[in-house]
Amino acid sequence: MPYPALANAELAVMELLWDDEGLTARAIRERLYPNQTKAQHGTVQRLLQRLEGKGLVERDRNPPVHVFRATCSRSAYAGGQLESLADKLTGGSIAPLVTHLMEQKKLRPADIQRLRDLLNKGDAS
Amino acid sequence: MPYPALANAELAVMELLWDDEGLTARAIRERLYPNQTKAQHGTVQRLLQRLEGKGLVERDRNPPVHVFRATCSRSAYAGGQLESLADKLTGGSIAPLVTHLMEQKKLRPADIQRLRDLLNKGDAS
DNA sequence: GCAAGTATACGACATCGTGTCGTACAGTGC
DNA sequence: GCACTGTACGACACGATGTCGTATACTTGC
Repeated sequence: MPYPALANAELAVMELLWDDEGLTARAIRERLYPNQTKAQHGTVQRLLQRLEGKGLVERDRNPPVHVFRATCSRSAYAGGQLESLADKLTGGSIAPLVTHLMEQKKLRPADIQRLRDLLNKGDAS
Repeated sequence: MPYPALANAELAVMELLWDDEGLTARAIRERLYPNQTKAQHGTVQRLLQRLEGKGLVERDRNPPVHVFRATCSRSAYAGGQLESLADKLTGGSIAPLVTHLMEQKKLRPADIQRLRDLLNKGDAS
């Protein structure tokens, strides 16, 4: 399995690391808990530790204050989650997942256009 | 939010109900636990009860032995899950989810073809 | 070198969802 | 009425998660 599913707090940390490459735990805490209650430093450390254990975050231990980075891009993670979903529900096929949204007109026109471009580009290659 | 995420055992029940419309608890137990230990009847009842609470299963209480049916098709559920995923990770857009798989050549050719047909059909409408 | 401050590591806890079982109650057929 | 089957649901163990507190390590300024 590619990447494990993430819960809310963990995802919030990943969002920060996807937007800003290389953050310290302090920087993450300040963004995540603007009203810093002092104790939450441990919370952030814990979250980072667990994310590291899941292989989604790596840290540079050389500087005295560790610097954290995501090991995969947001799109890589998102694609992995889509893959997991397809494996669980539709035998690994993507099309059935999109079909229903298409029929319900829940796909944005811009999204449809982007998908079409994507497929055509893949065809050419 | 459309449909809540389902865990393994719950999903296994839904799979049965998606394949066979209208099953009794007994029929589900026999398929789910072939080596019936007698106690597992309660387990299946519990699962069905919780699925009913989540709105994914409804039961006909008229016959003495209740008959259970899924309230949504597999593709409707799958589409809803895809939507949730997109909302959580990519601001509701589907294309970024597919992009990475496309670049990694993880999309099956048959899948690509089906997606293309789907998009063209949507275009015509 | 030492004190103070900051970081890190991690144990501990409450909470929640899940899977499981057992027991109590209701309905049916003989 | 009794036996049997089905239903309702309380209860438990387990794992993941979010949170905090504490102990230890490290850097900095003196």
